[in-house]
Amino acid sequence: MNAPATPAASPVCPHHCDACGLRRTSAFTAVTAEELSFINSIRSGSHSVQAGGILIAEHRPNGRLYTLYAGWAFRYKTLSDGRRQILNFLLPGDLIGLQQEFGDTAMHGVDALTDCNFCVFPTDSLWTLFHAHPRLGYDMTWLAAREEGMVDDNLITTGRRNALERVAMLLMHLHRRLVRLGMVESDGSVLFPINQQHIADALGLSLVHTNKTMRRLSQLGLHEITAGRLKITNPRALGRIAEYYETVQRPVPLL
Amino acid sequence: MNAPATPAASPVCPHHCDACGLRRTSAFTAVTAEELSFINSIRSGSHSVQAGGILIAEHRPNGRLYTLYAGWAFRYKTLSDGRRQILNFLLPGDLIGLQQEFGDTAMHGVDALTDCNFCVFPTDSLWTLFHAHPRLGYDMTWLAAREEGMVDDNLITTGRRNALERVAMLLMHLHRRLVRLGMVESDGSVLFPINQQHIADALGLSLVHTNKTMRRLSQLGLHEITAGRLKITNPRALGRIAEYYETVQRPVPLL
DNA sequence: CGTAAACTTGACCCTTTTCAAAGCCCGTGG
DNA sequence: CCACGGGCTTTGAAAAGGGTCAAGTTTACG
Repeated sequence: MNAPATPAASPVCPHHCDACGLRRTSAFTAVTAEELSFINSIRSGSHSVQAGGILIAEHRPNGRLYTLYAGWAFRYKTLSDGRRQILNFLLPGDLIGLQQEFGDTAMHGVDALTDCNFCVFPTDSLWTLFHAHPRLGYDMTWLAAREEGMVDDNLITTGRRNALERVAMLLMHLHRRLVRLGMVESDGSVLFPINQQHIADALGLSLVHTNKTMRRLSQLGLHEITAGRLKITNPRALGRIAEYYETVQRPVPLL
Repeated sequence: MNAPATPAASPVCPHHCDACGLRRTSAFTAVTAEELSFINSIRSGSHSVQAGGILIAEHRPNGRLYTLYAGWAFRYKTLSDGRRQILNFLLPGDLIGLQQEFGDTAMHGVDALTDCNFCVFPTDSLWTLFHAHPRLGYDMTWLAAREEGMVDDNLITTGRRNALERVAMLLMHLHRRLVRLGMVESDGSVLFPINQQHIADALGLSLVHTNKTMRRLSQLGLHEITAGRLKITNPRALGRIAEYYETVQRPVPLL
């Protein structure tokens, strides 16, 4: 009973993309057999990182491209005195490393929150991809734009929402993403492997204030977090506080 | 004397991209003659917006793609009670509307700060572009990733920097971008058509506190803003406060 | 069963917000 | 030429939201 609610049946990406557990999900756009075999051909392997480990070190440019196959990770930047800002959380299917590839601006770290498995694509594969399969190239741009959209959302959250609204927003947002991936139990609860420090760092709050705010929210009966699982008890109220709007859940490209 | 320091000689984009004033700048990557004529062929025209006018209304999906040819604009989101967050400022050469094209997440508005002129590309032109010129498709992804990088930077600024650091960061960042575009006078001053409310909205601060902070900075002799022009009087000190790092100024793609 | 990590709580302080009101710069119109 | 009005900048004072410090308390786990 209580089967692990992961989109990917196995925690490690299979040898051939034909057997990709993620793609079976309805969350991702369909690809042709030819596209799939092309993707398989440029994939250079898979890579695992333990919970707490780092996939990409901050400030250290990294030429590879990854797709998160299983697990949770996050992207972040830090200031010299240790202040950390989490830019966004990464869930299965997310593409990682486009920024690095292009170097110019942001340089960020990526750490694993749980044991993670990544599909690895070598540096120059992107280039090949654009030439061989324009449609997939289009998808890459889509993914980049989509991730920017998430950061945009985060920015208005940290910039203009108060603590209560921020936490509400984060909970709603993560919950919705997990549901989209089917990573939800029948009771509506989802795995929630992040601690209050992560939440604080994602929302631009202090640890203490994050704690007090979450306490408030849970005592109002809006959510509960137990044993590493999050359950949103009153989505309407939480959504109202966060000013969170459901958006249509279109399938998303997967590399 | 005192010729307008714009990368584009004319404030309106010419009829044929051959004559594009932006491209003459060293700030942008070179394209082949064939690529240029292709870009010209998909461009559906140009569009002007007066200072203060809106190019894209928030929440209203818009299928077109624009390149800002001349002027300043900004991207923003608002909450229902009017709180506004500026996501980033747009300068000549910036591509606008990728997000909209893909719909999923962010929906933001774009307003003109000065009189602006945009090159317009119809909805489906992106698709054509990826097929006809994979290299340009690659460039689009680059641009998307680069813009995300800017939002990332903004996010750590609003999330983790204090008021003084935030303002310092914004000034350094905008100044650097303008220098890159050659939009700088010999005395090092740049056009600065934004008011303190814009700065407050970009940094997640209140108007009053923004004012007091900028006052402090200018009284320390780090910068001065007069007659709509910004001059950074002490870049070292300002950069140190902001923890701002110069990055290499690679040429950037231009659509 | 013991230790470390993560979560809670209370008290106090400080950065930032809010409110309120002047002052300034400029274009318009009498 | 000067009064008037509107947008933007400045200032002061008071209030508040959130940060920091310093313990506790629980939970996870070896």
